[in-house]
Amino acid sequence: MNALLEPITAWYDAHARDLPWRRPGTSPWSVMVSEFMLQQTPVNRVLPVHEAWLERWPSPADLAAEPSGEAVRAWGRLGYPRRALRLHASAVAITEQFGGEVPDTYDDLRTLPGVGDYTAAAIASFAFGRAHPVLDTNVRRVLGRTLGGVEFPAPGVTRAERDLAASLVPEVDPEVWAVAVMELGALVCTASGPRCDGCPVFDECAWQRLGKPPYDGPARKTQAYAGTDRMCRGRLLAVLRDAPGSVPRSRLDAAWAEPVQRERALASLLDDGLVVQEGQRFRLP
DNA sequence: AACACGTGGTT
DNA sequence: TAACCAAGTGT
Repeated sequence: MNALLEPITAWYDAHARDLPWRRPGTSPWSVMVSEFMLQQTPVNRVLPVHEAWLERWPSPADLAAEPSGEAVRAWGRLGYPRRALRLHASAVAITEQFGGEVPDTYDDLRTLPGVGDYTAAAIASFAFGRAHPVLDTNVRRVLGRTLGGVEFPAPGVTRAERDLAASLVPEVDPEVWAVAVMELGALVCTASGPRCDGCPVFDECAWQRLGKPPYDGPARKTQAYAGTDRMCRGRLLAVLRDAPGSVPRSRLDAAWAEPVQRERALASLLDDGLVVQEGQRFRLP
């Protein structure tokens, strides 16, 4: 029995954001595209790209018919462009192996590139109403606080945490619970500055009852960016995204001064399939 | 299990 | 300003 279910779903009914991929009649493909884009990228930056993407490629087959480089270009500055490559590869797999329809089971979804545990559960739940624990960073934080009494969950999902999340999934309208608890984490039970005043489960929250003790687990590592290979890759790829065709090596040289790191980054981009070399020129795949 | 992987807004 | 944070996945 889940004491959080009623208050959180009631709160969701009153406060949910109107997002395109949540509207009635939205296609599973629209949900899938949103889930790929939302992997580590905030909603506000996803919104315009998602809209343009669905307009250009209304179905998986539409995307699959184009070179993967077009997906990388359309991905723009959402970050982690390998996701664009994987979304394109998933569209190809859906077209070739699933008759052009986004698979409607967790196990089939899980076979697609770029679809991990969270994304498979999310698509199965949001697009098809299936019952799965949808355990993203928001849900982990909400459950960690309300039921665990800690400000932040430990790095890495434990078996116990997964079992707990599974035990909370209701038989009726499981997808509403999934989206509601996620939304609460996104809007109220936020990582910093949680709005506990407006929380529908204030009285059920263990962390609140304990006086909101600060996180005391293992250090959560922060990611450096300036000067890293990731930044270098981003600069190189931006040159190719903004060029209509291929570019000479000199254009890449101009984008990053340090030659050893530049060559290492370019090699990794080639290795990832994000960049293709033809002769002495470079382009998107 | 730890690490690599983009980008930009907020504090 | 540097750090933190954002609906993770693959190796």
